[in-house]
Amino acid sequence: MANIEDVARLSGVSVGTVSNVLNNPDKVKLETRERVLEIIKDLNFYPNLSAQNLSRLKTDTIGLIFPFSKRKRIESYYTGLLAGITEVCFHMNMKLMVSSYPSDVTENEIVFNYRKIIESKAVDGLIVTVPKYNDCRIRLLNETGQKFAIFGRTDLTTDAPWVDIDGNYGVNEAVKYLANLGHTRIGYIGTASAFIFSKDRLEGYKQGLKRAGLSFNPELVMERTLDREEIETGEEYALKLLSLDSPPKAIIVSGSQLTLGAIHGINRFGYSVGEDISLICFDDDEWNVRFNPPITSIRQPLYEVGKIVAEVLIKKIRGIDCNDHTLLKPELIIRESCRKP
Amino acid sequence: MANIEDVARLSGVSVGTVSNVLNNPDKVKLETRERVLEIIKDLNFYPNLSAQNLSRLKTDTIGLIFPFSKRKRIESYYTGLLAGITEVCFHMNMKLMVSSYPSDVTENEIVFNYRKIIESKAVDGLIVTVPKYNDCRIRLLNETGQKFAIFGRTDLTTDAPWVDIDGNYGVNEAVKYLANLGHTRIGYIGTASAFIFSKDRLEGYKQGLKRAGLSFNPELVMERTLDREEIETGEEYALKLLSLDSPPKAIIVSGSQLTLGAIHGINRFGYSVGEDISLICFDDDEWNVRFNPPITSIRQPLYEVGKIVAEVLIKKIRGIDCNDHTLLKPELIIRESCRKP
DNA sequence: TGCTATAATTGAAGCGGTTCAATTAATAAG
DNA sequence: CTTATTAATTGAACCGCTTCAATTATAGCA
Repeated sequence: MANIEDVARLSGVSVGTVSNVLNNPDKVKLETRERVLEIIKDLNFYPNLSAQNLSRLKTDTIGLIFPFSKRKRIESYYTGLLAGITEVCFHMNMKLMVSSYPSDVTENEIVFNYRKIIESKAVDGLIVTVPKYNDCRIRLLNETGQKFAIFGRTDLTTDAPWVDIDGNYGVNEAVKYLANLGHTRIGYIGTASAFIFSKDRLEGYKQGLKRAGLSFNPELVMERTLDREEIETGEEYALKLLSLDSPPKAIIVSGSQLTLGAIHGINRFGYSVGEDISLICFDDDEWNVRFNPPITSIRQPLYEVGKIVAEVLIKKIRGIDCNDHTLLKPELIIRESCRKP
Repeated sequence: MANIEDVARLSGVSVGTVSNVLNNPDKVKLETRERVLEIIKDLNFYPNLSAQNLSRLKTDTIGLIFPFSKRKRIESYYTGLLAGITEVCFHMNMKLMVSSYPSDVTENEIVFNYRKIIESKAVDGLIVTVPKYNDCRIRLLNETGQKFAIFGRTDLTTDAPWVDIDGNYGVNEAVKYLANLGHTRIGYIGTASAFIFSKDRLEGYKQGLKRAGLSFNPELVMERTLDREEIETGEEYALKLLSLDSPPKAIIVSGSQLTLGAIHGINRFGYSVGEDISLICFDDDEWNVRFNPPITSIRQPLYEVGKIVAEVLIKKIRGIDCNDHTLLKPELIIRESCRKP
């Protein structure tokens, strides 16, 4: 409860000097500095953050905002992301403000939320995750001049740094692996096309086929829509794929919830994963390993993304030059959900 | 970038009036209020948070602090907790500051970290998770008078509200279930005894045995120590239990990482879960369902804990009376990892 | 010893709000 | 048309720090 004035009084100097002891130690004589530091220690004095923020016109805080999940837990990819972000914050002496909003809000409400945070100067910068096309958050951030960094890439022009996972490469690898096993009809269940990364992954699917000398067949591709549950969508799509005249013998599914649904669908169809149908999941949750059979999956380095995106944002805020764009490669982890057709 | 002075000037009133428009609208004439609100809207004015915090001497922020995980993702129980906390923060108009620190720090460093947050008035209150005996964080919080709420119970006297999960009840249920199946020798692999909740769960184990008319056998009980990896500990302990002269036919394991280890151990011993050995996991991660066989487990309502602990803390901060202590019942979810002995 | 150059310290003006006593405007009562 | 009463508004102090021009102390040099 001590403030800078108490420290000043007790050590017989002015508040300016106390402030200098803390922020420009070389500007104050060794002797006084030591005296002041002693008092500071005695009083357990730490500068009041609100006051510091106000006078410095910054908060040393970055923000992460995500929608509520209906599943009563934050989406699994945030666990890795958050671990990376908080770790960097610790080391770079930054604070992290986390906030969420209902997942069914309109764009206007999102913008309102963000604007409040921006205009009230609650944070020095924001991390934007998983941009959509013409993303309203990025438009707003651009317009207001707020500093930010993106996990993902955007179609909008911006000088904000980004970090992304090379989905194209990931799916490409998956297709290559399946093709090498001898698969010629490979289905693809993709994430919602509203997200930029969806196209990237789909592109990887197409390229993978091409490279493997296989033809692209639109009826083998399904894309999730945002208005429906992932699990039931996955189930329905898997069922649809298997009901085709010449059904795929392998399916790549983008996202672990969709995959769960797809597995249900496959089972309901009377097939079993790893036996009748080869399955690859884009995303490597803990359950992928535990499943029977363990699911071959594409692991995204989310912890690394978290670290880099936080670092790059903080450097941006501090005016430190750094690599603005990072594309990380996901890794195909081969388990037992695929076999020769 | 507009400040309250801009608003005042443009609407031809004093800053005091603008402030009242925002905070005591009934104190200003309808006509002026509307005029001012219009300007506020035009300028996209939101009061500067740092200034507001300073003059109000509060931050409308609560803090959650946790150790880094070595697993490159935050511990799974935080995903539920965080979902609940952020949701309540949203609805109660509070901010959440999340921070973490290396998991291998000393008590002194933890105290230093907390003290800085407390004394710098970075937050109005803190959430403390999973207290140990004579927990240094709680001692500090008590001593400084900082408001806080606990996920878990403590041995220290404090008037801080807490929310906890009734571990005693949970393990009790598990033992009852196993005893009903006909088990008489039930092993128990527990969490580190440094944590308060460990004793609670162990107590449940003992009570469960007693109620089922079974005798307590110390050689069937193992407790994790904090200096070792959970997975390898679980493996070793399971192996030890199975190597006893008269080994248990059922094991209850506290925590999902320990359980994973135990499963390895069981397999290495040549046994298989659900066949030769019945297994119950205290904690219901997603993988518990996907495992083969799906693991019977004790589900903790973490999302609810998060909601309540946040709510109770915020109410405490705001001086609103509420129920200070909440004990939630976990739920035994019966799957396929147990059978008759 | 006096003068200059440099080092150390001070004091006051911000930062952008809130709050409240003091003032002014509006309304009611006589 | 006063005067008393209440409503509306103002202006300045305050929150606790940073910053920087102005001042004072110290050291270096002739």
